Amino acid sequence: MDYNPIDEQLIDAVSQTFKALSDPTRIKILHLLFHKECSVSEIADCLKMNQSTISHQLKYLKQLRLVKNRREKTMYYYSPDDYHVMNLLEQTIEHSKHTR
Amino acid sequence: MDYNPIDEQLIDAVSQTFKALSDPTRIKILHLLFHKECSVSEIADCLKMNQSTISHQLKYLKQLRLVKNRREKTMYYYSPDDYHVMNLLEQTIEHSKHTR
DNA sequence: TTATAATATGAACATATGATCATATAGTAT
DNA sequence: ATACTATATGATCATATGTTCATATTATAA
Repeated sequence: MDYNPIDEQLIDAVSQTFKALSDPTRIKILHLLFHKECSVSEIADCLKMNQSTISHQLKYLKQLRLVKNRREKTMYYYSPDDYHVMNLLEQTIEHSKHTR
Repeated sequence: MDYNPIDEQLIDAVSQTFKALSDPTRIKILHLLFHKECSVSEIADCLKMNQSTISHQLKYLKQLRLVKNRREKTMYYYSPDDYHVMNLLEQTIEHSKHTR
């Protein structure tokens, strides 16, 4: 396999994906959603963080299409929407567990 | 598989790894080293960036043990030092290629 | 020793980022 | 219509981040 001077757009896409996974709060949210669809307040309760903080991060994740939501009455239920990225995250979590 | 309220240290380790891969310059450096061991000035030339910028980022990567170096005369040759992280990167690059 | 080459480092700066506060929005129930 | 509940949003602020400039360091060659 040879070195391929890499496309700038490709680099940006890759870095964007990793950046999404580089923040502790976003990791916690995604990891939680990996196990269970949750409303915003459920996430906030579970992680013991502000509703606003969670909401901002969910918006960020939704813009990148890493999560999706559905409405039920006044609640929004969020769940993962990118299989590959969730795989990347869970794979890395498992690896880190066994590395330390 | 149940939800496991996740260890804070583990989260930090995971986010640290992803953060390392979230910067375009670091991605370019690692991807280049994946194909070929390089000196600092070779990297700078190849990426058309300042020697100082490259040096700073190499220091960052070395602290995380993602790269290692060896000296030859006045030159330092860098190469990857973390198989798992390089795998993560190349896997994601390939995936992004086929996704867009 | 002196000059040169390659790399490392520290300070400074502009920009990006994440959390918080206050408030807006929208749906539901009374 | 009014009150209530859940969520979204905008502004602000402190901190983190990446690059650049200037300079230091270290080894080599003359």
